[in-house]
Amino acid sequence: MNQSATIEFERSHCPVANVLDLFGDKWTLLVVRDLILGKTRYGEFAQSVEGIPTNVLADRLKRLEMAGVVVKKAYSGKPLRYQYELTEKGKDLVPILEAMVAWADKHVPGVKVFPRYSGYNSSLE
Amino acid sequence: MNQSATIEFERSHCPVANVLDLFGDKWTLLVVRDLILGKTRYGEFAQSVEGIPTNVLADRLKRLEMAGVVVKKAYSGKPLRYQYELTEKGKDLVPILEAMVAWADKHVPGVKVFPRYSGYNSSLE
DNA sequence: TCCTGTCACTTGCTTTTTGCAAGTCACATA
DNA sequence: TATGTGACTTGCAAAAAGCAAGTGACAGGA
Repeated sequence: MNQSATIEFERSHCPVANVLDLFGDKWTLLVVRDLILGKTRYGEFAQSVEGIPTNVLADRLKRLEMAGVVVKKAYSGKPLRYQYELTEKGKDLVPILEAMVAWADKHVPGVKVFPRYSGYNSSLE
Repeated sequence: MNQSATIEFERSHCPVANVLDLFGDKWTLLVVRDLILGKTRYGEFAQSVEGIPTNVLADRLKRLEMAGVVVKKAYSGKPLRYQYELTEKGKDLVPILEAMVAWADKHVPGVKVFPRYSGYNSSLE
């Protein structure tokens, strides 16, 4: 809805700052995690254990789409229904998530990696 | 100030969710970045280009300290002054930041990695 | 002694973002 | 006709962020 060029470098040219401008909140990377785990539909994201508020979910999906991290496709036409998929840009976030999993494994006792029910090439554990 | 055990697993046992509970906002990892780059003092963090509000900075340093990611030490006693340092737990965040830098390098055109003026073993580029 | 400055914050207040519950709309099924 | 499902939207209270200004301990200089 906005031209994407003007949104960039809101804060600085630092790569970390730019990643945080896109993903620096409590929910966005959890939606990405769900996509990596194989979830594709709004209702599936909404059902995840963390309990994302539905308005926040709708907002995050919109932002991820505008950022080119996911694509929204209709998978049914009669009752119009959508599904979301990671783009290559989105799949390239896997190493970030993996680094987080590694850190938590080492420093947050008791965490449990979720089983995945669809596969991307990288392992995420 | 609080017992740290009760704060954990606010949302789920997912490692990603737990990392986001600690670092899931626009500022915390920027402070960690500055620490990795060699900054140690409150005033130095406050001067970074992104312009973190001072109240937010004070809050983030407190949280990072409570999480065991940084330690606060007095480096002067006559005018009482403090400096902050990453613990091992904090230094272990470097791979997460590196993964972010790699993603931004590939997907956000024009980002520039900051030069570092003090060194940890990992490269961060 | 008085004045100015630095460092490390804190306070007050406005704006923005979250979180929660409920509502909507297009269809499907019984 | 009545109920249900999927994908959202709306309204509103509560929490967090952003901004400017203030504070307190001390240092150095006139």
